[in-house]
Amino acid sequence: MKSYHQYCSVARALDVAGDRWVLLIVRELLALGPSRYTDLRRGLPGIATNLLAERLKAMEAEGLVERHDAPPPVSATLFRLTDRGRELRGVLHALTAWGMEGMTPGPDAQDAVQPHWSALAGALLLRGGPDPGTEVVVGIASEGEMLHVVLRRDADGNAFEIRRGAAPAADVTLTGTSMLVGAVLTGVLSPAEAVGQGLRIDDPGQVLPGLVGAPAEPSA
Amino acid sequence: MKSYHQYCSVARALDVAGDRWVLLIVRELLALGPSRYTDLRRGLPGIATNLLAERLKAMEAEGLVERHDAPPPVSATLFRLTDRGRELRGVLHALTAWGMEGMTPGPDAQDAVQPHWSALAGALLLRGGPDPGTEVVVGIASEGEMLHVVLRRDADGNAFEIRRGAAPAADVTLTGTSMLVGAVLTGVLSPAEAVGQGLRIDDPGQVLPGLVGAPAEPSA
DNA sequence: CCGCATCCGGGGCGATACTG
DNA sequence: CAGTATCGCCCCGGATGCGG
Repeated sequence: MKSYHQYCSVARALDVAGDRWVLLIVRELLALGPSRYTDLRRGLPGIATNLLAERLKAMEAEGLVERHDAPPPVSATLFRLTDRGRELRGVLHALTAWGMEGMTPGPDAQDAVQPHWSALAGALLLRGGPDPGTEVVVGIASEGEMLHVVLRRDADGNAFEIRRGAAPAADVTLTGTSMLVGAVLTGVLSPAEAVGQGLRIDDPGQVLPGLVGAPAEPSA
Repeated sequence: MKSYHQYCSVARALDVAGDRWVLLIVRELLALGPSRYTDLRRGLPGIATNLLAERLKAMEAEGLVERHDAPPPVSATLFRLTDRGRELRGVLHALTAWGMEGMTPGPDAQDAVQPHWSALAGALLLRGGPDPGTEVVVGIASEGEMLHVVLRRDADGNAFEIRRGAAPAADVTLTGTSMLVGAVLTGVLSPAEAVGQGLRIDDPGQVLPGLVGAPAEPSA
């Protein structure tokens, strides 16, 4: 799209990241890390293939993403966020929080549903988090798909990685609709409420309450 | 624009607020409060008049803005943010922070420059803030225009109001280009550096350092 | 004047088909 | 697997008109 031609921080940001699909491409790369073109298409249902190619080129020119070849034996081109692109996490965080309001009615008939979107929302909005120095793995089985989220304590907040596939060793496993998984991870529903609505929680170590509860801050 | 049809919090947010101009309209209303159609046009150079009308209608339907008649004697329709619209402040904050990176080169030849954009960026990114219970008024004379920012301590962070026109009683006055005003308010430049580059600061009470410096937090 | 509605040209977007 | 090519359509941008 065209520039707004306004010397304003918001307008400049939107000049770069305001085009259609761009922030959703960032969402995919932020959630799943370096991804192949085809994987991006999977996570962006509805995008036209020429648009994805064009956006990736534009984002590369803007310094948001970079392409590099995957190490052998799997020869493939991967797209990953640059540091500058990863700094859009704050924007994604704010959009995620604001958009949660409209999620409670559940998906429309036309809506695509992919669990890693809920996982990302959960990772970004998590009220608590793992204890410093430790790692928590959340397994998710949803929409006939499996993935796992590795949560870690970082210098500024929580770091996370979301991977497709089953977790080698999950501390807690959530089984149910993407809507329920998202609701409990983002704190919209308490674990008990979510279970009441059909979510299955396998949490032998009782780590989930510490993740979705209020952070244990010493102040106040 | 069309919906993404993805059951994802980010996509849902962009379905509502992702259309071109929408977040800039929110910027205007967040910065200057309830505004008339014509005032919005002033703050949104480049927008087509039919688009502004259409967007306002759509945003009203989405519950972001509401229209109401100004009290007599000045008969005019005012547009203002709803609570839901005002909650987009977090998104604007994140976009402002991210977009600051591209501001240092200064405005292009084609760029419109309006000081209240810098004032908003400053109000959102202010590192410090007024002491609790007090109010600070920052006068700004920039681009041949005058405005003032009233800063107040709020429950969660800083509250602010930006008004066009000179301040009745400014605690500190900044005179210079919008770029320099913005840079010092957002912490990109220290007051001393900004003065070195041509900004004039009238600050008899020495309140500016407390505004743009690190907040006086008891921790650490 | 203020708050739009209408008309028109160009281009970005969305879908499909096709290729190295 | 990773795109390019092509083609409508509709949205955006700019100008103008017009009622209150």
